[in-house]
Amino acid sequence: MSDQQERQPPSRRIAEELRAAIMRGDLGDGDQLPSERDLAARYATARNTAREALGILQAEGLAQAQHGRGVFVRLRRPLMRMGRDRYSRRARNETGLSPFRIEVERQGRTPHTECRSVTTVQPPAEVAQRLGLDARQEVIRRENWYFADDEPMQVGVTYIPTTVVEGSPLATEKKLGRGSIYQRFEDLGYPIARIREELSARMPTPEEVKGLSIPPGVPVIELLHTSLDGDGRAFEVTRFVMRADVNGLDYEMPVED
Amino acid sequence: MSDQQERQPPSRRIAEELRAAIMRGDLGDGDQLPSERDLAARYATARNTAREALGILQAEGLAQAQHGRGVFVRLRRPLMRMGRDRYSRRARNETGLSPFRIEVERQGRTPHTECRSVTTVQPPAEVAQRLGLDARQEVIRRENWYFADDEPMQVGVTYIPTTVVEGSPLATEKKLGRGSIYQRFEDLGYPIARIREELSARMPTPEEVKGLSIPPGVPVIELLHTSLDGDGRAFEVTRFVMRADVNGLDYEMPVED
DNA sequence: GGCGGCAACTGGCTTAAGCCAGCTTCGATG
DNA sequence: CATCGAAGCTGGCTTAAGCCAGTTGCCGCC
Repeated sequence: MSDQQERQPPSRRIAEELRAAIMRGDLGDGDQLPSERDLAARYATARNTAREALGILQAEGLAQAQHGRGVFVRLRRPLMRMGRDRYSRRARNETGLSPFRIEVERQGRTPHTECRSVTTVQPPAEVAQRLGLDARQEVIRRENWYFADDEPMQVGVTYIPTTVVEGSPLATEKKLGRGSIYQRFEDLGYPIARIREELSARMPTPEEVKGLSIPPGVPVIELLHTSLDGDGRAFEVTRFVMRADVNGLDYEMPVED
Repeated sequence: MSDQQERQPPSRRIAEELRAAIMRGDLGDGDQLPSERDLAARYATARNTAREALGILQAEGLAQAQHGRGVFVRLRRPLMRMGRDRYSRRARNETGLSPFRIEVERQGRTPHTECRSVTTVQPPAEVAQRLGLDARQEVIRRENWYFADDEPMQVGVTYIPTTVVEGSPLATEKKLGRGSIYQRFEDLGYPIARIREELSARMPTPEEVKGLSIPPGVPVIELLHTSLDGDGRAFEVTRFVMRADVNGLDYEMPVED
C-alpha cells in the first residue's frame, strides 16, 4: 500500500480497490460486488463504512445497488447516436420515421413515443427569445416521452408559436399518426433548413430520475433544439432531457468560413 | 405533509424540503444551508441522518460542502459555449486565437493553456479508427489543459498521425507560441474543412475530479472531435473532457438533405 | 415436479456516540 | 491597532448496534 493510500480513510481505500478491480476488468459488466457485510468483515471495519465505500462507486456511476439482491457493476450500454442527420429530409423520406425512431430501430429495438400533453402556455424566457416572441405570447406546448422496448430514453418538451400550427392537429391532438413532425411542419409551409442545438449536462432532478428510470450516478444531457426555416425563422423549440447512459450526440458538419 | 412525504425516510424528507427551498429561491446561489447539527436538532433526528440529507443534495449537484465552513447552494455559472464557429477561419483570422481562448475572453476572463506532454504512442482503437489508421501505427499525442483565470475548465488529448506533422513543432514541442493549432495544420497542407463531434456525458473519474477541480455532483462532457480536410481525410482527433458546470456546446448548422 | 414457507442472504436506513480536522470569531495582550 | 490563542462553530468519518424490507435458495409436502 502506497503512502497516499495509507493516509486515506478506510471507506475511500475500499472504494479505490473496488474501482481498480472494475477498471482492470477483474469485475466486468453486471458482476456482483462483495456485499456490505462481506466487505466489513474482510476489511475489519464497520458495515456502514463498507456501505459508504459502495456508495462512492455508485455516485461515480460505476455500480448500482439493488435492494435485497446486491451491488453490481453497472452495464456500459451502446449509446444511441443522435445527430444532425436525424433531421434530414432523406432520412425522413426513406423511412417515414421520426429521428428518434430511426435510431432506436438502428439498434434493433422497438421505438415507442407517447405524447402526454398538449397545452397552450406562455413560453419560458429562453424559449420565447429563441422563437423571437414576446414572453406574453402564448405557444403550443407538447410533451413527448420516448421509449425503446418500453424503457424511457428521453423526454422532449416542444414549443410552437400558435401562428405556425393554426388549424393543424399539432395544436390540439396528442396522437398525430405515422410520420415525422418535421414533415408536418413542411406541409404547413415551414420546411426545416437549419437547426441550432445547445447542449449541457447535469445531474437529473428527482422527477427526471423517476420518469426516465435513471440509475444513480448517471447524469442527463440537456439539449435545447431550435428549428429554423429557409428564411431563418425559428418555428419550433424543443428542450430534450436525455439519459446520458444511453444517449449521445454525433454531429458531422462543414466548418464555416 | 402529504401521504407520499409521510412515508419517506427522514433523510429524504429533509433533502426534499431543502431542495424545495432552493428551487423556490428561498435559498439562493452561495447561500449557506443549515448545518448537520442544526438540521438534526430541528428535525429531532440523528446527525448522520441530517448529513445523509445534505449528501443527497450534493449528489444532485445542488449543494457543496466545505470542510469547517458549511454547506452552500452551488453557484449556477454561465456556460462557455463551445460551437462549430470555434473552428472557423474567420474567427481565427480576426482574433489570432484558438477556439478556447476566444470563448474565455468573451466571458471577460483570462485564458491560459498548458501542454503537459508530447509523446509518440499507439492510438486507442476508437482514435485509430477515426484517423483511418492501423492500431499499430504510432501517432503524436499531445495533452493540453485549459484554464480560465487559473481555474481548470477542460483537458484535451490530441492524436495526430506522424505523417501529418513530420518536421513540425507540433510533433515535438510543448510550447507552440501564439495562434491556433488549426492555422498550423493549414500551413502543413491540412486546412480544416469538416468536423465530427461526438458527445456524451458521465460522472468524472477521481483523477478528473482532482485534475479539473470538479465539485461533487457535477458530471463531465466527453467530446470526441475529429478534424477533416477538404478531401475528407481525418488529420486530427482530440478527446476533450469538460467540466459540465462551466461548459456547454452550441451548434448551428444547415440540415442536410 | 410444483408450490409454499422459512431461513439466510441482500440492501435501506437510523441511532447515539465519538473523535479528527478545518474555519471563524472574539477577547486578551502588547 | 495588530496579533495570537482559544473557544466554538463547521464538516469528515467511524463505530457498534439495530430494525425494516426485498430477494433468493432450499427443503418439505402434496
